[in-house]
Amino acid sequence: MRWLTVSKREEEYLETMYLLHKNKGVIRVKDIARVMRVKPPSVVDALKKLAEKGLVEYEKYDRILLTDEGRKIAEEVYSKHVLLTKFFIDILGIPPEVAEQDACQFEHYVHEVTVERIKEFAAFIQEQCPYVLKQFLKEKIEEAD
Amino acid sequence: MRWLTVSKREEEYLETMYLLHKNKGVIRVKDIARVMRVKPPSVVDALKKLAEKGLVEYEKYDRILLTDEGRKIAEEVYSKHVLLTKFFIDILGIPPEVAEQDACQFEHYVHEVTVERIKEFAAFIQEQCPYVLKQFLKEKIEEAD
DNA sequence: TCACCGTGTTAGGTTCCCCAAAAATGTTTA
DNA sequence: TAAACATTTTTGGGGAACCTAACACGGTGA
Repeated sequence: MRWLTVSKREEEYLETMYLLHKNKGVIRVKDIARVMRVKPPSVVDALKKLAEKGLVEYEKYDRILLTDEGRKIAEEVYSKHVLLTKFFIDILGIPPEVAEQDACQFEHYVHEVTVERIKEFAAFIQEQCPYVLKQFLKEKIEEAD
Repeated sequence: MRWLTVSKREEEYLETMYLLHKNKGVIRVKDIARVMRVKPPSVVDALKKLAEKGLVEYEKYDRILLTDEGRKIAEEVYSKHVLLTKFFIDILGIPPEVAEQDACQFEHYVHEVTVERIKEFAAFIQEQCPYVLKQFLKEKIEEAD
C-alpha cells in the first residue's frame, strides 16, 4: 500500500544512497552530492523530504540510512537500471556510457509491462537466434572502428 | 547553431502544437491544454517563453504558429516518438497504450546513438529472423488472452 | 585542550512549471 | 447590435529542486 508519491528525482536520491551504502558502507552528504552532481544543500533538502516520507532515517549530523521502504524502492529502480543497461549493451550493442545514461533516465518512467517484455525478449532472442544477434553486434562494433 | 536550451516540457509543448497543426490546422490554447493535461494559464506561460526563444509565433489573442526552428525541434522529437512507439509495439509486442506512454517519456532523453541503433536493430531482426520475431509476438499476444 | 578544517546545515533566493480566480477579448445568437 | 457564451489572458501564488553565502558541528593535530 504505497500511497506516497516519490518523484523521479527522489528515486534517484534513493538509488544513489542505496549504491553508496552497498559499495562504501556509509552514506554521506558529500558523496551523494558528488554522485548526483548537486551541491550539499540540495542533498540536505532531499534528505529532509525523504525522511518525512519515511524512506530515509535522518537526524542532522547523524548517520544516514535507508528505511526498509526506502531500500525497497531503491532496489526496484536499480533492478530496472541494470536490466535496461544490459539490454542496451547486450542486445542493441550501444556503447556502455550511452547505455548507462539512457537507462538512468528511462528507469524512472518505464512501465512494468515494458520491463517484463524487454526481459523476455532478450531471453527469447538469445535463445532462438543467438547467431543473428552476434552478427548484428559484430557489425556495429566493426562500424565503430 | 542551437545555443538555446529547450526543456523536456518545452519539447512536449512544441510536439503537441506540431501535431495539432498537422491534424486540425489550427493551434488553440484550449486544445494544447487538453492534450498536455494542464490548465490554460500554464499554456500561456509556455507560449510566452517559447515565443521569446523564437520557437513560436505568438501575439496575444492572435493565431499561434511554430516558427521554422520550433517546427524543426518538434519534428525531431516526434520522429523519435514514432520510432520508439513502433519499436515497442512491433518488436517487443508491448500494448499500444503502454508503448505510447513509455515512448512519450523516453523520447526526451534518449541518446541519438540509441535511436539509430534501435532503428538498425529493428530492420536487422525483421530481415534476418522474421519468423522468430513473429513467434515471440504470437506468444505474447496469446498470453494476454 | 583548543584551534582548525572538512563536512553538514540553515537562510534566503532563483527558475521552472503549475494552478484558481478574475479580467479581457472574441464569437455567436437573439 | 448587444447580450450571452467561449476562449484567452493577467494576477497572484505555490511547490519542487536547485544554488550561494554564511554558520554550526566535530574530529584531528599542535
